[in-house]
Amino acid sequence: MRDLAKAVNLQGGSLYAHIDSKEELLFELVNRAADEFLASAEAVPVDLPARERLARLVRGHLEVVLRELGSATVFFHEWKFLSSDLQAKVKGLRDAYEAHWRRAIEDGAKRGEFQVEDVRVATLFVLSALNWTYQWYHPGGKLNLEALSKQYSNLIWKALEAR
Amino acid sequence: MRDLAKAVNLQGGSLYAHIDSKEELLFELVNRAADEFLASAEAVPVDLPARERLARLVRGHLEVVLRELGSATVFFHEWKFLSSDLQAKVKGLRDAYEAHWRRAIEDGAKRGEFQVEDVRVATLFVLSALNWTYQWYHPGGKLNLEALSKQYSNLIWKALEAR
DNA sequence: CCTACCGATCGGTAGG
DNA sequence: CCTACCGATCGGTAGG
Repeated sequence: MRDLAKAVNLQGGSLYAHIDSKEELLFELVNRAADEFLASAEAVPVDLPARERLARLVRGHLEVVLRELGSATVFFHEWKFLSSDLQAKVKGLRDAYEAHWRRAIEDGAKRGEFQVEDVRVATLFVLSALNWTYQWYHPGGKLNLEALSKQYSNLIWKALEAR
Repeated sequence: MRDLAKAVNLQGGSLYAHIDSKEELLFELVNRAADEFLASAEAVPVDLPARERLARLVRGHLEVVLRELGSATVFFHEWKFLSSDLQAKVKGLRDAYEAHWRRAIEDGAKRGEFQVEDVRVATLFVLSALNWTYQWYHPGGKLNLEALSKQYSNLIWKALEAR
């Protein structure tokens, strides 16, 4: 908390003129991150061909992760340390977000574009690959958002496609 | 450290009769985990067909993650807090491990079994999907190591295969 | 928003 | 391996 105070040019305790507790601050950050993921998925029209819909979800997800690498790291690592009722709120957003992905894959399967053994496992597989990006991505390298989204979309299309 | 001491029926400070520092203990755990991943990859023959080779890498990786969910979590989250020279040792093992995956995918591409735009990105994609498993897997559910390995291998085969 | 402080806990140690 | 302790740091607060 002292480091955070220093980062905004305040004395140690002065942060508490603005917030009630460390946990409130953590929740604010985590909740905001979860919200951005959800908003990016809600912006994707559901009547697109499944391939295009998935490509937009992929790009939205990676955009949030790459734009907020620091927040994403805190989000992924620290949400488990919230009290159980704050955790539940975050879980609600996360579940709503995952549902967008599950429905996109399900719809693709119904349309005959995709074919998967288990929609839940396929959804977890795809989201796992995307989430982990925060661990290895270095901004400013030659692999930008465009290039990464395109390659990941391709790999995911192939993994899910009906043959 | 007091919690750890209690867990092995010692008083707070008595742990230090066995270890030198908290960091040494963390390194021990992280290094061991990295070693187990590497050992599981080294056990896979390199002269198998690429598909089979990859399936064994997948199963080995998931076996380590599922068998040591707790250690895997600490490994993935906490290795960044080691001093830079201990970090470097862990990075060495991790790089050697990733090289096994990269070579397996490269060889598959050379044999014509696989076709990928960028081997590095494809390797990161696959390892990302596998690593994240520690976040959602619940032991004792209906999805056991066998079933998960099979489904993940299938998704990965499809993502990488030449068409 | 600062000064000055609180009790609790941290990693670790001396001496037995 | 325990007892008893160290200085540093933690999240947070009272009073201005």
